Amino acid sequence: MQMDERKRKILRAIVQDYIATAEPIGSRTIARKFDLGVSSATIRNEMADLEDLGFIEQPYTSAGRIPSDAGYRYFVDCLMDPQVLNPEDMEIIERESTKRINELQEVIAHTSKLLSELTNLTSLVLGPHKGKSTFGKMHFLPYQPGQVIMVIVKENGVVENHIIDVGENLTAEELQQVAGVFNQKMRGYSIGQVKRSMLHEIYSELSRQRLLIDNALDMLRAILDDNEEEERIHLGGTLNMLNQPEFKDLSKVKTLFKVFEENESLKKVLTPRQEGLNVTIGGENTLKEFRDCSIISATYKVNGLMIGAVGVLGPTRMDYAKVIAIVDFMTRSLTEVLTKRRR
Amino acid sequence: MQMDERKRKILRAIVQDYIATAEPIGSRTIARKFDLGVSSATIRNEMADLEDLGFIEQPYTSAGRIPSDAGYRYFVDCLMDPQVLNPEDMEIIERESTKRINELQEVIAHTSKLLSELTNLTSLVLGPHKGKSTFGKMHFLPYQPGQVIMVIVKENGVVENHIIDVGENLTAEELQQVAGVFNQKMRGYSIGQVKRSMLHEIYSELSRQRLLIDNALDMLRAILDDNEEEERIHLGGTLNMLNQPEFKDLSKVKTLFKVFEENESLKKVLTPRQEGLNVTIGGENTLKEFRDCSIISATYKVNGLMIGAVGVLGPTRMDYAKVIAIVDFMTRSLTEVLTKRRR
DNA sequence: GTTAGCACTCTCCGTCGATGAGTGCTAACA
DNA sequence: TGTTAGCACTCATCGACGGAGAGTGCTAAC
Repeated sequence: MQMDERKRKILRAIVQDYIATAEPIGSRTIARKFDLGVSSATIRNEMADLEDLGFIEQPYTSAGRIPSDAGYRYFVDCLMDPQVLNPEDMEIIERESTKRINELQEVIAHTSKLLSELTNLTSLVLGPHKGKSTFGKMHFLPYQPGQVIMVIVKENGVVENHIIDVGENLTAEELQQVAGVFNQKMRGYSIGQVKRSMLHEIYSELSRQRLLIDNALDMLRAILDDNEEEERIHLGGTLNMLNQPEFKDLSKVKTLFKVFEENESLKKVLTPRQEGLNVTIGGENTLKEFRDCSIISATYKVNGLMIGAVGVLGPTRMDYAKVIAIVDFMTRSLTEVLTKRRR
Repeated sequence: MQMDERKRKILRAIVQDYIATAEPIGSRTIARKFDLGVSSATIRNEMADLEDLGFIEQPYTSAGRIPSDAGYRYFVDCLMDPQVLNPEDMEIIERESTKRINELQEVIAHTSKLLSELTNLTSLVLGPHKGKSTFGKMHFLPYQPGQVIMVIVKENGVVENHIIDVGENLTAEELQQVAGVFNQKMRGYSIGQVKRSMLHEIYSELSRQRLLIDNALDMLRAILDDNEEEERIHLGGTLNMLNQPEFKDLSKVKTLFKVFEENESLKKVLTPRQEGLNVTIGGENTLKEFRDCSIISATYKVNGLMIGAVGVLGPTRMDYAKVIAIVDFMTRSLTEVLTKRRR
């Protein structure tokens, strides 16, 4: 059996109506609502075919039909009119993105909030993933008696500062000497690559500043090693899920929110298969808790480099055309903002 | 009418049973479950009195009784056996708090998680509130051509770094000079207190480094001014609420979670009336969304100074004795950890 | 003051039937 | 051959009904 134009029209009608109403739709209603020029009986026959093709299904005998995952997929790939974002939303995004925001972390939080507000769905934003970072440069600054500020510049350009204890009696020259030795020996190495011999050298060159060195190394280990933390995913509008009729069942809400709490799965879900826009529908999801959901995600870039992704999670029954337009525009805008602002 | 010993015993039985089962309890069941040495009829009479006194109420005619807010209050104030935290939980808290955690922010997140896990309720942790911060000291460090790292030490001891643009051609001496002028003029001032005359002086002393100064001031403004952000409240175990039978109604969940999303109200709720432990029961809550909830909170200190609070939110029907023991022990432990570690 | 007994009240839960939306099938029609 | 009208059938939803069970308040006896 083949899809012909009439079948496509009917499938489109079913998907669109179900997206709008969340109710199963029957042949009679289609004939009434959509002007297809044929009677309900004809539509009934076509619907039986569409069901055989796997594009629609019945929740139970003699209820209306609803789109299956395959039906949504066909709709997204072949039937949907690509939609241009409506001007109001476009303006909102542009206005919001011109606000000056300093930290990348804040940009992400802000994006997430905006996205969930525009879509009335849950938004996911994945920040840049850092990977193992390597040591670039170190400075010491005076702080309090017995303590100094250690400023670490990593080779990826990230700067961090931490306060560490030193022996009470170190002079500025001594500090500079320690920094000098570190900078000379360790530049370009991650903490995992630091070898015994290297430490040995550092120790022997700087026998007096044992405490300082130990603390500095401790700190370096913490900074360079567990950058896992930073790669946090940001969620927005989780509550919007509660407004979807498909989640009026509390147990569903529970399993869904459970997933929201553990970042690991979310990261995996959002990590893009490929650059650009991705649509994952229902059962296509690897995560079984999301089998009733669809995810529309897209990657964003900084200076041409893909560094993260933003996405929207909603019930499979979502307004694909609109959400795709929003996510698409959003990532473009984000890319632009970040590229302009970042150094 | 007065409370006598028997009434107290009965009220205690009602509260304890209801805390455990979440079911209204009748006179017969009390007589069977608790060995009070009187018949159900007697208990019935006493229960009528307790209802007149406002300590218990009936959900509807001829259901059992449940404690009213006043009943819980009386229970907490007069009937409850103060409970020592059970050794396992105590050990968990002590073990967890010896883990080395660097940032205060992480300590808070960690505390929140632990607290919600131990109580199976929702935890709230309020970090130190910063107030307007004042400028302490500034350093510049070389970074890239045309950019330097500006390290700001605030007078409250917080250190931050930011990258700022400078004219391409500034020498180390010039940078030091700029820092020197800032340090001299601005120490102890918040950004709001910086007067025109002061800026004028800075500009006239350092006419050449206009760009650097402008950018540095911009950054200072951002750093010193909007510290509102930092005072974030941390929530843990919000999902636990879904397990409480009183929240099997989705609309209740919605209004509750709505509140969780807006920090402002939560801050107000958790901001302690007084030092030490606080129990707020049901309608005593200022927030109407929490009128079915109780909050047990306690303040913690650093070096003798009260800086924040941790709390637990649950349905009014909660195990007050146990939760109070946990919150109490937790804040003590937290105070100890922070006092030991902080400088 | 305490207790046993009893009539009464109210929720909860399962059953039942009416209703209505929707289907599949058949036969008639163009 | 494709389209349509008609019809019997299915199934979820909803309100009504009634029995079961838990609990109460009141009265009278101890």
